[in-house]
Amino acid sequence: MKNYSRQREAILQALRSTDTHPTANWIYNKVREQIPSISLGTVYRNLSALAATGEILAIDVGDGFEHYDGDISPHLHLSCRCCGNIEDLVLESDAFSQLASEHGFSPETSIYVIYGICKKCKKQNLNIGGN
Amino acid sequence: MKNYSRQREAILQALRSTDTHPTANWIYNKVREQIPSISLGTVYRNLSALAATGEILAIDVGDGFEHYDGDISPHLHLSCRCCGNIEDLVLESDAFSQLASEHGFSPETSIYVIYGICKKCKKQNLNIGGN
DNA sequence: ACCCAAATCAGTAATGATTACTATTTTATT
DNA sequence: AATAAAATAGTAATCATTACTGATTTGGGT
Repeated sequence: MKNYSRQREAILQALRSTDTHPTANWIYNKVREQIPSISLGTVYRNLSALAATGEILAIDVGDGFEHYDGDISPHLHLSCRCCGNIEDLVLESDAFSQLASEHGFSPETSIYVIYGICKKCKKQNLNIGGN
Repeated sequence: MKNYSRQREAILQALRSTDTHPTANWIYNKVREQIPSISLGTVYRNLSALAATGEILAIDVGDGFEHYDGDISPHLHLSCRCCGNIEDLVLESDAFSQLASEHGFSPETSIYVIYGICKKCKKQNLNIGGN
């Protein structure tokens, strides 16, 4: 399961170079610094391929863009409805996957998204209509 | 926070009449049995409005369609990569939201999706490349 | 090193779920 | 009933993503 093409390597590196959860277009622009001739289609195709093999994670937070995550360990995504930032929170153990297993489901990947207001926005009282 | 229009009521009822996680188009066809003249745009607009107020849940499993859920209690969505079905699993307590709280994040909604193979597909050995 | 078949590429066109728009109808209030 | 605000049906536009095509690159066998 080696990554053959220079383009795929660059895409994977670009994704792993950040702790944000970039979109295909962000990665496209990032990789273009290194390979100016790369095509957006190539980025999409490789991201899909990498997600299919489980090397990366495709995570959808409902903003109309597919986001990608180089960290495939089960963790929480805290999505702020105010600033749009997605924060990671490491899990000691994935109790939910274990629960799913006990109910006959065979888990492969988990995507946990909690929507709300992040600490920073809360502090600035930027929360809209919230508690 | 009353639901004024007949269309919005019908949309909400259609969504609550099923334990599946339908798409906007499914709901559109369902409501058309009752209100044949309803517009797809109306369905989208009301689903967005209902999701914004938290009366329903918009859940994205990465198949290119937005899915909606009338059950807003925190629960697991077990998404089978084989048959595409989304199964619910009730949670006794939402430990993950509590964990997020402890880290300064103010949770409002949680969407937990576990991808894998469901019991039925597993039994039929329909799992592709799986364990 | 060279050849060849398979895989991947860049570039562009097509797709299709969702959103925006507009003129009309419905609703709530006085 | 009159008025203003909100919601509707129908249609057109948007735009992230996918499909397609001919050119290029890759890796294994000789």
